[in-house]
Amino acid sequence: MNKTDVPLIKEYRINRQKKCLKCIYKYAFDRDKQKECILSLYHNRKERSSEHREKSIFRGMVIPSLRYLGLIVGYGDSIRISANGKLIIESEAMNSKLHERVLRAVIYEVDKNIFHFIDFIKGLSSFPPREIINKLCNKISGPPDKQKRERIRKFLSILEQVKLMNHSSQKLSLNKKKYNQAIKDVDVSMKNIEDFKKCFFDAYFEVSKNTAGIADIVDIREKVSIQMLKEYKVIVTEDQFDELLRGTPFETEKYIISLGEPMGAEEKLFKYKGDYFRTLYIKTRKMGVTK
DNA sequence: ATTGTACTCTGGTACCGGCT
DNA sequence: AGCCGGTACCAGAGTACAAT
Repeated sequence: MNKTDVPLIKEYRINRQKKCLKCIYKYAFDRDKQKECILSLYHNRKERSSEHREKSIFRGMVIPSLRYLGLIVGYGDSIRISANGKLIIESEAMNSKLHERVLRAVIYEVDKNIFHFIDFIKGLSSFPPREIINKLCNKISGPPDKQKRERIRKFLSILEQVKLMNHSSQKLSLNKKKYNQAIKDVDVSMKNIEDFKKCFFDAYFEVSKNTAGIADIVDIREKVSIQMLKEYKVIVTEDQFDELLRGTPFETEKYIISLGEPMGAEEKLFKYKGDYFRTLYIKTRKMGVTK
């Protein structure tokens, strides 16, 4: 089994993450306001110079944590909430059960893409946390042991906070029920393709309205996931969006979808047949587009 | 020079098993 | 049961350095 490297999610408390995310959302593209809003969540104990707080809390802690979790995109002045981040914030205002499922789905995918803890833990029965940490410690490479353990602890805590894992009577174990639910929630074969297509075309036409038909896929993702959530109460994360889009025919007698390549290094590109794309263009062949 | 990441350090708490 | 020392945890603060 090849060893992987895992990042440190320094701000690992989900409630705090959500508050920070709201700051990012509220003040999109305004770095100073975002910073001010986030720093206000951390009560200064000994009135450190604000420069230091900026460095260690905002820049050194909150931003990297949210980025690793895929909840924000962009750098510098263009930091903003991602579709997954928005899914979390929007669902919170809707219904707590749905919100919990969204959190689990998003975190489950972070684990699937980066940490790979769940697959490992799935095979084990319940263990004291320390044993699990030791086992995981051998699985990952990179920094000194102490650091590795800290990283493992923090992500395990996140898994626990979203209830993918149980922590009872000194033992850690996978929460099978919630886990199975998460699997279902991220399974694209459970989604209604027609609903997705309708959302997709609606989002495309809205996003490309003023841009000569060219739409950023990042923007469509966001619109579609929020639309699916609000209208159909269905969870479509960014990963799922991509999978659903890949499963959609790109050429029919009604329309042709073509993809545009990125100009530089960019985040959250859409992977299609081995290449990465940033924009999308739809040419319709007949009057209107049916769903 | 600014921004982002990796890592270390710190002073305080919480929790542990063993000893008397 | 009460204390004792060790270890882990906590919430940042700070530093070094890489990337752009």
